[in-house]
Amino acid sequence: MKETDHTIEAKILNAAENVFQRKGMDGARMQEIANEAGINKALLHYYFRSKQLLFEAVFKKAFSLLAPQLNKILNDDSSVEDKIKNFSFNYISFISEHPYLPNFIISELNRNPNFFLTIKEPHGFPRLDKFKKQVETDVEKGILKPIKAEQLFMNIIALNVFPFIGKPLIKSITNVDEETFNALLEERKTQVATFIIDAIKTR
Amino acid sequence: MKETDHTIEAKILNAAENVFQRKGMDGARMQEIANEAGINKALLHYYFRSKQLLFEAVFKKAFSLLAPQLNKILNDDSSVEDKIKNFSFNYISFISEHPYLPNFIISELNRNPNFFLTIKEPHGFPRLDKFKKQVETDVEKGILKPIKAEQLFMNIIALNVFPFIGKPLIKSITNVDEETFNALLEERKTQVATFIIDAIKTR
DNA sequence: ATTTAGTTTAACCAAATGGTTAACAAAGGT
DNA sequence: ACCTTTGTTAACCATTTGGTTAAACTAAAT
Repeated sequence: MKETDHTIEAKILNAAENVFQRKGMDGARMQEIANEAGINKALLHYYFRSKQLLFEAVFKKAFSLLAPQLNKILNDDSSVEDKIKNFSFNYISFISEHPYLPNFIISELNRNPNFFLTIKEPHGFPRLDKFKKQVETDVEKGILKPIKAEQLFMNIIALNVFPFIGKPLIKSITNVDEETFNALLEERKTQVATFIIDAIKTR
Repeated sequence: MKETDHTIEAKILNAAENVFQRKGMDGARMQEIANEAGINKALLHYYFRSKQLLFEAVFKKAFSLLAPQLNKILNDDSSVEDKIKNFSFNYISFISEHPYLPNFIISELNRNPNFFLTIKEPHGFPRLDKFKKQVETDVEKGILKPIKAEQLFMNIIALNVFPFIGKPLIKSITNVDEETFNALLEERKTQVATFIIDAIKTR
């Protein structure tokens, strides 16, 4: 993991990232973040006024890592089939490097759904429009079986994201160890796309 | 919602359920639970010794609602195809009545993966064995395309559970309102099964 | 009627927590 | 050199929080 910067602000942000993503907003302690950053607790408040603001900074940074991944599938120029293949492969690789990310985003979003409105404005927030038209066209052409873009999108995200979020549950039920589970994830990099395409393509 | 019982203990458990499932272990406050149960805070500790124990009671109760749903798909005698159809339909109906349940279980499991070991012992904890053999047999027979039972299981759970957990995210990106989102969920009761079956069945 | 056991409450407590303050150090401009 | 701004810290503070206590109430048993 290459630390982006060694300014104090970056050290704080990194430490906060770790703590918040492991413990969530409510479980995180400012003191723990300070310790992990190797600084005084008052300095946290000097750089980021409050826990809430520090949390928002972390959340926005996290989401700004995820957003481009989503945009890739939505606003690309490639075919639906290629999008599914690329997204599944890249996403699973990407998240394997940031395993806390999906659970963090989704948990905190459930804790406070309204908070999302704050973020929707600035950078390239993912929008479905283009993907939607593409799917509708392909369905009309008879390339794809009839399916709403929203449903297909939900399915793609679900199949790729859920294994990371549901990992403890799945590991328990399927009774596999860490190593085997990771092997399953590796396998999914290609299998998920095949699964989806088999489900939607006419022949 | 028919309250199961009006004994104090049940009132506490109900209140704790609401608060814990809304705010999580860390975000929940004993005082809030007491208020919601309409009793004194000390009484919480009289019935359940600590916050931790009260939480565990709530978690176990919640999981004991989910477990039979999972067992249905795992230990049933019906065909793989029927299992997928029944599970998808029933699960989405069931969760629509308990919308906080999946997020609660999964979030808390991620917060403390070890905790699950406590629960694994007692009642019918879901096991994959039977379903696994069934899938392997069907693959050998050529009824199903080659797929590991673990992967298929993950896919089924992902497609059914994720929309509830990822609701805030999905609603934002697809830009649909509450009503439309619920309509999509309703549609999924049958569409998810079709999607899966199209993906795995040979023809 | 009195004891006894279980139930319920108000008041209390120690620890933890987010946040502040005031003093001090470093750096930069003049 | 001197002063102003910015960065950093230890000590402190008010509030919140999970948990306790001791007393009061209730109802059944003796």
